[in-house]
Amino acid sequence: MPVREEAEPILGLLRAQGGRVTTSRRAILEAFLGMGGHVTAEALTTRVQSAQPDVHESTVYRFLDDLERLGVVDHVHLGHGPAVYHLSSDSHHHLVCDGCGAVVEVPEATFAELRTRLRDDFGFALQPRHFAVTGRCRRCSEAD
Amino acid sequence: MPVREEAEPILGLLRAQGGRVTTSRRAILEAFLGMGGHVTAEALTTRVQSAQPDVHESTVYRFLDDLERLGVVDHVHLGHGPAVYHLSSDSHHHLVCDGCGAVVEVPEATFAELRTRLRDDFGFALQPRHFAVTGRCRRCSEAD
DNA sequence: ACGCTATCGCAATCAGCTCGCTATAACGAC
DNA sequence: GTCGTTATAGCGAGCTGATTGCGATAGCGT
Repeated sequence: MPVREEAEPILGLLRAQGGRVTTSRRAILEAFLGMGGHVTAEALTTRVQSAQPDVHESTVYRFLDDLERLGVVDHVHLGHGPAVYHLSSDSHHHLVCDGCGAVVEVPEATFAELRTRLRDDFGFALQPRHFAVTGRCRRCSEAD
Repeated sequence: MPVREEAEPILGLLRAQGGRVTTSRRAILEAFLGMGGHVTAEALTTRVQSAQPDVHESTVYRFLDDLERLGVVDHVHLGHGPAVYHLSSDSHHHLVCDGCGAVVEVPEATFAELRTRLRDDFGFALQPRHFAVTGRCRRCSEAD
């Protein structure tokens, strides 16, 4: 199981910062790695609880927060509704359809021209990672 | 007072759709027009209540919703925290600094190249009006 | 094996918003 | 005018998503 291999260096990093590796944290991290991609805190909690029933939601939020501070994960707001978490090594931008909620992942390079323009014209350093960019997907814009 | 003049055609539009012009609605609309720019529902409620103390928050939300359906206002999420409402005739995009929360308004044309690229490459019709685009303002990116 | 303290589970609380209910009041018809 | 219909108001409860304060527990360095 490659999940286990991914988990250990992260737990090592945590320990190196003076953090403690608990059974709850191990369970949360392994569940997270096992789910892959974009995960809500609620979905992760449910999954963890199927193995460890009394790991509490707040523990999941707090640990995800810690992982974010360690630079291991990022969370993104895809519009209304809960934030999703993903490995920060898997970096990309998100387009979200506000018709159907579909998520399109696009490479950072797509935003290069806009980034230059915003920097030059407004002194603004574009960083659309924490909030998705919204619009309409192909299907929904055809339906309009 | 130019506010009154702006309010009447909107109330006329409302009436034309079978809506009723009540004293609460009049008060909300006039307060909104009197505040100008980006207004949160909470700030608007407080302002309305200084004149009409028992206009309820939920009435403000419902009426803002109606005005949005009539095409008079739009609401935008500038990041975390409450949404802000503005006249839809005053259309522009929003850049928000996630360091200090500063809001920069930019003309739609700024996004023209990105819009074309997203349409051509991903079939995605960019519409970054309902959620702001995030990044770091000049001051915060210099501080980094 | 001990002790310091980070972390846990838990419930309460938060913000921002939405909804269901009943009394009221707008507006069209007469 | 005034009357009847029905849209709307005020009120409180309820919703989702997330955060916090607390004492009890359990990691882990010594």
